[in-house]
Amino acid sequence: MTDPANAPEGTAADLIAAALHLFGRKGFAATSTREIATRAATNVASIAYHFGGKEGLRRACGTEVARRIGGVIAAAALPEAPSPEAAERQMEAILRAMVGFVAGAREADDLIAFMLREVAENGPVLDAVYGTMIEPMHRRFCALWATATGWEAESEDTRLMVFSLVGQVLYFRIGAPIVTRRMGWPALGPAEAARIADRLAANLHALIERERMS
Amino acid sequence: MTDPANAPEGTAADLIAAALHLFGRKGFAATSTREIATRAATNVASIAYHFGGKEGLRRACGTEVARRIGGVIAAAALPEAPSPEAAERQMEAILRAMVGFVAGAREADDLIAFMLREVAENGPVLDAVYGTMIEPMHRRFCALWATATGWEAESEDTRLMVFSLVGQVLYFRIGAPIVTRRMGWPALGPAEAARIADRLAANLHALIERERMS
DNA sequence: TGCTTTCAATCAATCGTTTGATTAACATTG
DNA sequence: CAATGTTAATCAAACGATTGATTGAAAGCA
Repeated sequence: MTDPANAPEGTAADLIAAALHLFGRKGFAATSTREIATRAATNVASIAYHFGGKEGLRRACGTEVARRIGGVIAAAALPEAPSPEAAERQMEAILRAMVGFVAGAREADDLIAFMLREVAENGPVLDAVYGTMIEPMHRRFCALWATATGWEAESEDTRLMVFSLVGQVLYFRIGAPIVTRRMGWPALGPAEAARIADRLAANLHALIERERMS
Repeated sequence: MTDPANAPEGTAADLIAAALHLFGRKGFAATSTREIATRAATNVASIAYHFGGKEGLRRACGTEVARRIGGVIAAAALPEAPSPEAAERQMEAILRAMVGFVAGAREADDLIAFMLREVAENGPVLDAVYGTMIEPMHRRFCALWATATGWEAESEDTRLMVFSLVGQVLYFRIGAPIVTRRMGWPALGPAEAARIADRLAANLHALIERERMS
C-alpha cells in the first residue's frame, strides 16, 4: 500500500492527477469524464480502459491518496516517547506538521480537498482510507496523550479528547472559506497556517497542564 | 430574513424540503430535478415555475436554512454577560446547544448536511448565510470570550481562539463517519452528543482557567 | 507479427428546461 | 344570478444538450 513501486505512471497517473484535482474542486458527480480526459491530455476512453469506468477512477484516486499520505505518516514515524514531556513535544510537532500539510501546503491541496469530499459522502473510498490512515494515526496520538497525562490510552475519554485536538486542524481546512473571511485573510497559506498552529499548540499545552494539576 | 411570515408554504415549501434533504445527502450535482419533484409529490416543471430553475431552488434552500437557524439563534439571545463567570457559563451553554443541535437533533439533519456541503463548495449560498448567521454568531462569542478572560474582543488572537472552540463542534459533525467508527458508536444521537458536549465544555473551562492564571 | 494503448465516432440514457394544455379560484361583466 | 375574463398553478410531453460507456479502427512498440 505504501510501496512506492506500484505508483501509477503515464496516462493512468495523469488521469488520477486530473481526477483528484477536479473531484476535489467540483465534486465527483459534477465532474464529467470528458473534462478529466481533457485535463489529462488524453481520450475519454482511456478512463474505461485503465480503471473500468468513472467509479473505478474514483477508487484509484482513493488508494493514491492513501499511498501518498501514508508516505508522509511513515516519514513522521518517531521513536516511542519515553517521558510525558517528550510525548507533549511530539504531539505539538505532529499538530504543527498536520496544520502545515493540511492548511499550508499547496501541493497537497488536491489530495485534501478530495479526501474531505469523500469523508462527507461516506463512500467506499473512506472505508479504504480509514483503516490504513486514520485509525493508526488516531491510535498513535492516543498513546502519546496517555503518556503525557497518565490517562488510559484507549479509554473513551482519551479517544474523544484526541478527536477534539486533531479535529480542530481539519476544521480550519474545511471551514477555510469562513475562516479566511472572518480573519480578513486573503487565503490559507503558510503564514496563516503558522498562526493557526501557534494557537492549537497553546491550547494543547493548556489542556495538558490542566490534567497534570488535577 | 428571520421573519416567520415569509415562510414558504404549499408546493414551494415541499420542494424546498425535498431539495434540502436530497442536496444534503447526495450533493447538488448528483440530485436530479425529477427526483426532487417526485419526493415533493409534484411535477418537474414546478421547480422552474417557483424558483426559475434548479439553481434558484438551491438559493431558496440557502435562505430557508438561514431563516430557520436564524430563529434558533434569536431564541438563544441572552442578555449581556455582566461578569467573567457569567460569560463563561453562557459560552458553555451555547457550546452545548450547538452540539445538541448540530450533532444530536434529527430534525436539523437535512439543514446541517446541506449547509456543510455549501460551505465546502464555497458557493453563492455561503455568501448569503455568512453575513446573516456566521459572522454575528462568531462576533458574539468573541465578546463573551473577551468578558471571560480580559482579551480584546476583536483581536486576531481572540477570533482564532473562538474558531478553535466552535470549530470543534462542527468537526464532530463533519467527521461523524470517522468519529463513530473509532468510538464504536452506532450513530451520532443525543446520547453521543452529550458525551461530546461534556468533553468540549471541559476543554473550554481548562482554556479559560489557564488564561485567568497568566 | 502480436500485444498494449490511444483515438474518433457513436450509443442509449439521463439531464435541466421549455412548451402548451388544463384546472380551479376569483374578479369582472351584462 | 349567470356568463365571462383573468390569473396562478399544475400537469404530461417533448426539447436539445450532455452524460458515462462502448465500439472498431489506428498507432506505437517489442
